[in-house]
Amino acid sequence: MDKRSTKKSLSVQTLRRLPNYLNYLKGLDASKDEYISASALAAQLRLNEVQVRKDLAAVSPTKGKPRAGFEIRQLIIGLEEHLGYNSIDEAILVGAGKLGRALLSYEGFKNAGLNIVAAFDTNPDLQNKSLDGKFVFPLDRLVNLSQRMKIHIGIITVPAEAAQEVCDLLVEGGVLAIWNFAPVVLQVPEHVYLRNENMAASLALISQHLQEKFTEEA
Amino acid sequence: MDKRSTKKSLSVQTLRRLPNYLNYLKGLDASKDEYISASALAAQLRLNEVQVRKDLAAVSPTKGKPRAGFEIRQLIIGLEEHLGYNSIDEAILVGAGKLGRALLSYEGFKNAGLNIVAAFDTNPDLQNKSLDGKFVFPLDRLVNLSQRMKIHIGIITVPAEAAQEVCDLLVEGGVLAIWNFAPVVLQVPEHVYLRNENMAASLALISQHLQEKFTEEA
DNA sequence: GATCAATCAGTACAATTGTATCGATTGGTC
DNA sequence: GACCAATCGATACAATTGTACTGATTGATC
Repeated sequence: MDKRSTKKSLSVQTLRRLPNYLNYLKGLDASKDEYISASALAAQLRLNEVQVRKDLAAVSPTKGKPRAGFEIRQLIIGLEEHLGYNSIDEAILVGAGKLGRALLSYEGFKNAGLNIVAAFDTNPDLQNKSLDGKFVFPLDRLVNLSQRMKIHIGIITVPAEAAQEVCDLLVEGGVLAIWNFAPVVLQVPEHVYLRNENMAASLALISQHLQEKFTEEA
Repeated sequence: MDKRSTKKSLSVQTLRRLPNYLNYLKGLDASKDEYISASALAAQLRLNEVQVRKDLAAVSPTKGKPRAGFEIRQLIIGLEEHLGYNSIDEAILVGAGKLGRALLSYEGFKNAGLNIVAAFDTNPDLQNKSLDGKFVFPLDRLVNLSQRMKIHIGIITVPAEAAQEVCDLLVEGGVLAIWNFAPVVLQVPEHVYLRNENMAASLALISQHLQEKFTEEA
């Protein structure tokens, strides 16, 4: 099979692990080791060894060498390819509040193929100047600019009340995916991919874990 | 083997969905309807109907009435209980940068049972004054304060380079769970629960979806 | 170059999760 | 009061995911 354009659709769970592999591998001293074993990776990331090996086998363009492991550089290439980090996606962000600004300057995105090209906000004090390196436009420019720049991703970091309205604007602006940080359920057309970043869900997992721990001890 | 196989432990996936139910239900006009059907909820949240019914059956203190649905108020009570929103957990946050500040003022936490009682930062300009309602201490006070206040949760919002160091301090301070927003793999002792908030993972899912869409059309 | 240890690769299996289907229950309507 | 439609509850089934095991391959060591 063609290895470059094969979009072997990986499972969602696998895909969630890939950024961690990539992250860790990039953090290694490149001059130190040329190979890394699935076992070592699993130990470092606290994952099941076989699982890691399967994941690596799925994304690595080259096979792993017994006794040595996988070639780190090839792994990185494979990971980035499967993660779509090569084809940079351009995004616009709506809501230059604290969370919005945090995302605008979030380190992780630089390497992840996401390029936030502009921000939007209703607050006149923030408009028409740069914030964290991104220019902030008034909201009424959104649809026009988005269409002209052929933006694919819209990021929503506005308060819950305004989220649906912003969402509609983004859809009108022609985005294909919406990354929603507001704690509301948004309604989008069928063809638009909606991804909710739900802090509360993570918090729930932590919370349950602590509760279980306490009831356990009691 | 499985040490936390307790009574009513819901699956991780279920637990992830619960905040969404709660969120939606709270957003409803309480005076409008007293009951809601699993079908209606499923349609609104774009989930499978049976799945929603199962989830609701698991968390609702009362049974659902055929033809009517589940009693909304009871559902909310049940959800909050399972999510641990009643037993408020106290947390400290390290790293009062943009992301840290975003979390300090995040609306959602108020209702989610998480109380961030203090923040820490190495930057002297931020220290010893309030930021978004939370007092910012120098980092060297962390261990002492954490121990004395018996804090359970530590939130890390520092740059990647400093994350492990902060993590160690939190562990020394006796926290039981760490919520890590830095894009690195942290090493923690066995008894500490580590939860990584991985923005890049979500991004990967969006990215893949877009890529699939494009290759599909081509 | 023979042996050994570490690692990869493939298969089989178990657990979890999501989906479909069927009967049971209830409130509204005539 | 009998019927109908909507919904719940339970069971069974399919798909996915995680784990265990066995054999094959390779590099290092002597």
